[in-house]
Amino acid sequence: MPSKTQSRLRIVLEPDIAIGPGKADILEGVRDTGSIAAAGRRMGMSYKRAWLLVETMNACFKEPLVAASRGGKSHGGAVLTPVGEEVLRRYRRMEALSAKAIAAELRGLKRLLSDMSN
Amino acid sequence: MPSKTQSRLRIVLEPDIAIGPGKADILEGVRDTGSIAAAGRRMGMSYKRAWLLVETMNACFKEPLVAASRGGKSHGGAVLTPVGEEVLRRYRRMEALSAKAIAAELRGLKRLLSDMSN
DNA sequence: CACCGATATGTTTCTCGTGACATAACGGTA
DNA sequence: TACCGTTATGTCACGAGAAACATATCGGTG
Repeated sequence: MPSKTQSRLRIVLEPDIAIGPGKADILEGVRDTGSIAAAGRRMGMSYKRAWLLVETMNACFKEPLVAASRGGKSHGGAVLTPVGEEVLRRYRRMEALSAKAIAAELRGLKRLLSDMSN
Repeated sequence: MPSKTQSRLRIVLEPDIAIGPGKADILEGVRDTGSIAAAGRRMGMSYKRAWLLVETMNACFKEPLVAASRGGKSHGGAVLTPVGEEVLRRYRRMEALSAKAIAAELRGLKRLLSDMSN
C-alpha cells in the first residue's frame, strides 16, 4: 500500500475556534444527506456531537452555515445555506492549494521517515 | 488589533503520528536553547511533556532529530542533528508555502466571519 | 564527595472532553 | 391522536491524556 503521509489544514479563526477536516466533513455531509443526524452517522459520530459542531460554526460566522428545520413531510432536516456552501468550497480549495504547494517538500520529508513508517 | 485568523499545517505521517506547530516549536527551541528543558520552559510546557514529544519524533524518523547528552561541563543538553535541522527547515518551509498559497482564499473566508471574530 | 543542572523515567492525581442516555418539541401523515 | 424521524437540549459517568510529583542517573566542578 502507498504511504498514508498527508497534510491537514486547520484554519484558526479565534483561539479555540477553528475549522478543520472534521467540520468541513460535517458541512459536506449535511449537503449530501440533507440532515445533521445522517451526516453524523456517516462519520460514525453521535448526533449530539455533530449538532454541537454545527452550532459552533453557525455562531462564528455572520450568517448560519446550516439551516435546520423540524417536523414536516420530511420529518425535519438541514441544508447548507449559500454561506455554508461558500465556506465549504473555500475550505476544500484551500486544502487542495496547500497540498499542491507543499507536495515537493512533503516528498523530501517522507524520505527521512523510518522504514516502519512507509 | 489585526485579526488572529491564521492557518495551521499538520503533517500526518501515520495515524496518530504527526508533526505540527507544537513539535516544530520544540525543535526550534532545542536549536535555540541547547536543551530540552529550556525549550519546554520557553513554551510553558513541562520538561516531561517536551521530552515525550522529542522521544516520539526521534522514534518515527530513520535517525534521531535531537541528540541529548547528560552530565559534563554543560550539565547535559540537547542539540538538533542534521536530520533534525532538515525536518525543521522543511516543516517551516511547508508552513510558509501553504500560507502563501491560501492567502487569497483566507481573506475571502475572513469576510464571512461574524463581527466578534475580527 | 557533595553539588549542579540537565536527561531519563515511573507513579499518582486530576481534569476535561466525550459518549451514553434521556427527554421534549416540531409538523407533517395514516 | 398516535406515530414518525428529525432537531434541540440537559445530565451524568467514564476514561484518556495531562499535570504534578518523585527519583535515579550522568559527568563534570569546587
